[in-house]
Order: sequence, then structure tokens, then C-alpha cells
Amino acid sequence: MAAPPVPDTATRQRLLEVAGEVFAEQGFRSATIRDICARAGANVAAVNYHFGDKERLYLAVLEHAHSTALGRYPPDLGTTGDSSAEERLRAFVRSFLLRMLDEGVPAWLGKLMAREMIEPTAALDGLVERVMRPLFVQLVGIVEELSGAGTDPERVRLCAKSVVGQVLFYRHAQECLRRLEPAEPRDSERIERLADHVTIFSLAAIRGMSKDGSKAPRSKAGRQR
Amino acid sequence: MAAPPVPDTATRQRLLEVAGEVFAEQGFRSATIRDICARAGANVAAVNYHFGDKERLYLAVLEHAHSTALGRYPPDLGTTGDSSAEERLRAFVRSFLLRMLDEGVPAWLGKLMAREMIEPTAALDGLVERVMRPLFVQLVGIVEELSGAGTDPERVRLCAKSVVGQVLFYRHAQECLRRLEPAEPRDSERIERLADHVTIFSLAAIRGMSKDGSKAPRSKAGRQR
DNA sequence: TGACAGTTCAAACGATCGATTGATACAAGC
DNA sequence: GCTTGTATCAATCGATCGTTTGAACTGTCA
Repeated sequence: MAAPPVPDTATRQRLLEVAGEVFAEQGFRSATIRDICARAGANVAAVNYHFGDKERLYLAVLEHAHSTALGRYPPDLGTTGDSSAEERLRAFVRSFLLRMLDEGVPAWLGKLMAREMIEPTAALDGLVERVMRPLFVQLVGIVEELSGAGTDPERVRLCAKSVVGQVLFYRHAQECLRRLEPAEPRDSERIERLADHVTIFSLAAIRGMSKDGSKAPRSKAGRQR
Repeated sequence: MAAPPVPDTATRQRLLEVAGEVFAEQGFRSATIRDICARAGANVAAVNYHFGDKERLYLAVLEHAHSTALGRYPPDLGTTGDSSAEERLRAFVRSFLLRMLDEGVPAWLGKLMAREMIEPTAALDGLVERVMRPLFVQLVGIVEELSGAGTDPERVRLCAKSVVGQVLFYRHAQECLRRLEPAEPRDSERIERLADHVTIFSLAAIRGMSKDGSKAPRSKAGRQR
């Protein structure tokens, strides 16, 4: 009886893509429907017609972007069922970097995710459960295998966070790095170099920590005040 | 001859502190002068009277917050002139974490910095040159000493970025972590644990990488499409 | 052709924003 | 007492925001 909820897709699709750019550039609150519609060549009323309101447009953008990015760069990209943990770690790091930094993922996904992490909207809860938690669990599995059986689960999770932190740094600190180190090579080549470094650095750390229990540089310093 | 440019400081000081909270919560553009003035118990015209306009209030907030934070938690906190590189690394990591996460630095400094990195305003250029670059140079010096003389300077810088990335992760991903791992201990104790992990992890990585040249897990995988 | 659902449009609504204005209160200097 | 400079206030301006409205246009099926 009811008509299909999403019949026409021409204007709707343009809005979805343009809105991604604009939300990534300006943030949810500062982005204006007028700007989005103008860039999409649509009327101001188009957003309210196709998505109901501004917030539901934003949710649709996040959904659309993530299914695109995870389809293009899956976290086990290039590995097979019997790949070693080292290979799977590198694939995880590399695909993660690609999703965050590569142009054409769409290009604004990384920026949009960074925004959502710093300035959460109601969409973050769903994002954590549907996207981030599965990815993190997968990474914890890899690190666990690298650490050897019997390693303290808390330390495994800390190491996994160290890996994620290194990757996210190149997204979150992008504008700072652009000012700190103006000359950087082409993007695709740079991403491969970063993936190499993060993988080697993390492997050396995990192996080194597994060898000797957990020797700290004795925090005799600090703790004052 | 001219009167001192900042004679009274009662309202001005309250505005400075309240504005920090509000800018950290809402971001520069979404924060409103009305909200700031209301929380500070001042009239809407107070900001324009004391600071000229909204943007110069924002600059004053950043300036004020950083001089406070670096004074409270200097990057060589707890070390002396003849401390080892390991001790200086731990002091750097720990004070960095404290500046980003500790309540009462002021508490909103970390959030404000995270925002400025993701959504840069005109203030970021000055921030990079006056705050971030000196800190990064200092860290590079520590990592260089740990890596041993003759290490590729590019790799030293990459390792320094890996350290910074791990620390910033706990600030930038705070809202995600709160959803991923709801139960977390008291803040001050947690910061010490994080400082321990980041230091140990990074030391193991730097030492492990220095031992064997730079063996990657052979990126035979990936690279397709 | 005519009816109808889907889509687009110009125009307007009420709300809220940053900034300005002119009046006022207060204290110090002469 | 009078002037001067600092500080605060209520009131208001013009601009811009998200959203709504009702008419116009499109294609399809009877």
C-alpha cells in the first residue's frame, strides 16, 4: 500500500555525497543545509524532503560512508585464512591507514570520523558498536597471538590501543604535521611507508615486552605534587 | 601616559575561564557569546568590551590555557640534568598525558587542543610554532639518544610520532573508549598506568628496531587495487 | 485526456546569532 | 562640584539559521 520509501535517487545521492564533504569540512552544527543544497544543485527544501531533517541526513551520511570504506579497504585486505599474525597485523594497519587517509574512500570519511570522535553526536554510540568494536576485537586477537598465550589480557588491550593510536595520529594531527613537516611525498607512497613503520614499531614493541615480563624504567621520578 | 590596557580583571578573568569550558564543549563556531556571558554572570556586551570580539577571546583563552598547563606539568617534570634518556622519555610521556587528561589543568585544555587539531582556526599556526614544535624537537632528541648514534633521522622522527600518537589517542578517542570499556579506574591512577605502558611499549619498540636493521613483515600481501 | 504520486521550487516563518548602541553607576583626580 | 575613564547594563540591529508551506512541474497509468 505504501510507496517505496526511497524511490528516486538522483538528488538524494548527490545530497549524500556533498553533505559528507560539507559535514567533514565544517562539522555538524556549523554546516548549513543551504550550503549543502547549493553545492548539490538542489533546493533548500530538498534535505527535508529526502531525509526529514538535518540530523537524519547526517546519520545517512555516516552509514553510507562506512559501508563504502569498509567495502573498499577491508581490515584483512590481502590476507588469506592461513596468513601469519605478522601479515594480518600489517594488513590491519595498512587498511586502517587507507580508510583514514586515502583520497576517494570517499576522501572526507577520515575527517568526518575524526570530528565524530572529538565532538560526538548521537550517532557515535551506533558507530562504536557496529564498526569500532568489531575492528578492535579483531586487532586484539592479532596482538594476542603475537604476544603468545598466557599474556595478561589487559596488556594485550593496551598494546592494541597503542597500534590504533599510532594510526589515528596521522589523521588527527594531519593539520599539525602539515605545519611541522611541510614537505611530504605523494600520498599513496607515504601511506605505505607509514604502514611499514607502524607495523615494525609495534611488532618490535610487542615482542620486546613479551620477552621480559614488564620492566618499567622505575617511575622513581615524577609523582611529586 | 595611557592607562594600563587591562585594568580590571574580575569579569575578564571569569570570562576567560568560562569561555575555555564552553569552547571546549561546543567548539569555536557553535559556542555562543550569550552562553559564555550567562555562565560568567556577565552581560552579553562584556566579551566585546574586554576582548574586542569572539575570535580574540578565543585566542586569549588558548594563550592563557597553555601557559597554565606547561607551567603546571613541564615536559621534563621530575628529571634532572643527568637523568637517563629512559627517565626523560617517561617524564615526557607522563607530563604529556597529564596535560591532556588531568582535571584541573584547566580540565578543558585537552579537549580544546583536540578540537583545534581537528578543526583548525587561525590560532593553530602560532600554536604549532610556539608549543608543539619545541615539544616535538625535545622528544626527537630523547628518541635519538635511545636509538643510538647514526640512526636514520627519518626513523627517529617516525618513532617520536609513534610516541605522540599513543598519548594523543587517550585524549582523542576518549569518548569512544568510554563506550568500549565502560569500567575504568580513578583518573590519576589510570594516567600513571597509561604512562607506564606507553613508555615500556615505546622503549621496547625503539630498542627492538635498533637491534635489527628494519625488517618488515614483507609487504607481499596487499598492494592490489 | 485526466487523475495522481513523486519531486522541485521560490518564498516565507520564527528563532538565534554576533555585534552595537546609549544610558548608567562608580571611583579617582583636579 | 566637575570631569574623566572604566565597567556594566538593557535594548536592539542586521544577518543567517532550520524548517515549513503551497504552488508548479514531472512522469505514469487508466
